[in-house]
Amino acid sequence: MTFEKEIRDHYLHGHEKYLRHISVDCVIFGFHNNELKVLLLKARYAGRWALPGGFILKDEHMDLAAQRILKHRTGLDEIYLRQFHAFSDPGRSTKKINQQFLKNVGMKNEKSWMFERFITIGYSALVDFTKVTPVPDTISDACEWFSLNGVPEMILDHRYILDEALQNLRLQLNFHPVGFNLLPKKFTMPELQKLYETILDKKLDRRNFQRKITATGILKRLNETRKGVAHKAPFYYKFVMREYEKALRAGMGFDL
Amino acid sequence: MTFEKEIRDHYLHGHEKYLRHISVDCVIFGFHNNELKVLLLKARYAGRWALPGGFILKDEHMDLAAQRILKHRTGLDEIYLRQFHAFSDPGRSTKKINQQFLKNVGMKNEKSWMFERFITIGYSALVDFTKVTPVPDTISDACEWFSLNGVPEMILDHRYILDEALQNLRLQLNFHPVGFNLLPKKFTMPELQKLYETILDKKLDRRNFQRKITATGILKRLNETRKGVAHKAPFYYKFVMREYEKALRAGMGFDL
DNA sequence: TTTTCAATGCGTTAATATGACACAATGTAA
DNA sequence: TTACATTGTGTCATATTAACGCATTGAAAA
Repeated sequence: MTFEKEIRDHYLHGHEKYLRHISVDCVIFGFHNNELKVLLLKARYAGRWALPGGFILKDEHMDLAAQRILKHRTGLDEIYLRQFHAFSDPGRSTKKINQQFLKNVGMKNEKSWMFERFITIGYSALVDFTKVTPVPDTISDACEWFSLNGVPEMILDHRYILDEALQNLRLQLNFHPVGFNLLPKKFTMPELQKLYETILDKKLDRRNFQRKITATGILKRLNETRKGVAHKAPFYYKFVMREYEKALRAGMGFDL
Repeated sequence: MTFEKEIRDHYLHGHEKYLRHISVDCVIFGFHNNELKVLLLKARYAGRWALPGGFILKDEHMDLAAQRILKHRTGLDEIYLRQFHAFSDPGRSTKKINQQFLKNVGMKNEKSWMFERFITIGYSALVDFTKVTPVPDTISDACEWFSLNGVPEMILDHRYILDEALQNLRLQLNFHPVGFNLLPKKFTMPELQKLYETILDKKLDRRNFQRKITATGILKRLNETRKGVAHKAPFYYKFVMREYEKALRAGMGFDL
């Protein structure tokens, strides 16, 4: 099927496959070079950037839809993924955006479910940056990581959704150690601290940070240090899932 | 319009007015006699209890839809109301539930948007019990308050939604003073403490509780005491909205 | 009227957690 | 071999919290 035909089919018959009026948008966070990043798509139909999103199959759990979308974009499975808010402004519609695009794919004035109003459920994903190979889909020119202070203009309310996700992440970080999902399996204490400093946007005392984090018991120090740095080699740590879950149930609350 | 005709019309033409596949369900909490209560409807079509819910008008913000539903049930406006989760199990459908009911209103085997799968957005509402007069609607036999440990069997996943709302409320209470929304304008310190003890389900030290709560600065003590109790009369307090909002912005975090 | 008594308002103290900082140790590069 | 940036560990003053004491109050009982 050609690209044009595929798009036409999606616009004209997608509603036979997907639920109407509902979409899922993922804010995919990563951490690299001491910066928090988000993964964005450049949507062909708008010529602007957008959150990776999609629709829910008629017989699919929404969480699975989000997982599916994530898998397509990042190749990753089994990662931290969580809905954080539903966005329901009555004006949420791509009707105006894609007129020119539609002409290009041979759509005239046909009606389409895609022009209707959409309520979107925002999902927040935390991934290991080093494990991701961004994959654009058929209706996207590009798929790239952006630093949070270099985010381009985005379609619709996607910038707002992104900001809400970030705010939510900051809140979460105060009582769930979600930050680990953004790091590789092995990481050093300074790396973990940088992550927290970046997300919370404030400096933390190195020694007090270490004391508090280790006190939670969710870290295990490995008998291995990072080589190749021009100073004392830091230990690697790993994250002990079992203790983490125990801490979660007990209602961990650690201020930093 | 007769009741039967109204229902038929809703089943056959409701989708011209409302968004398909999406509903809103409200978990309305109140506090009375030292117990946390929820407001439930007895749905005629199921003969069982359900959360007060409804649908979203095609051009209506979802939050407004939730407000509208709440207003109908409680008569209240401008109360604490907040979405907390979207429930999206593919099996969420009332198709099986209401066969007998449909026969009674003269529906045979017509198709209806109401039989399709629904994703529902859960809203949590905190209201002043003393201000509410429960109002059943046309498709409900009754509208009543239930104590949390006396909740009857409910349709679909409504019990699960209720439990999630409660869990969410407990979390909220740890860093937002949302409890005030459950009390009358004037309340005593022991009342406030009972509220916290009930929701958090643990005993709190009376003196430490008072110290911490007053330290937040969101309370103002009135020059007025509760009369008619067989012991020392407690002071009334009121809740200072201005200070509350200031505390929220600053990121209040008070452990109890 | 007087006494009783449960509940309230206010205060004290010891244990614990937190923030701020000192210093020795380490591994690469000069 | 030395310099140096950075890490691991420890200390101490201060703030916060938990646990508890005691006098006060006002309706009910005597």
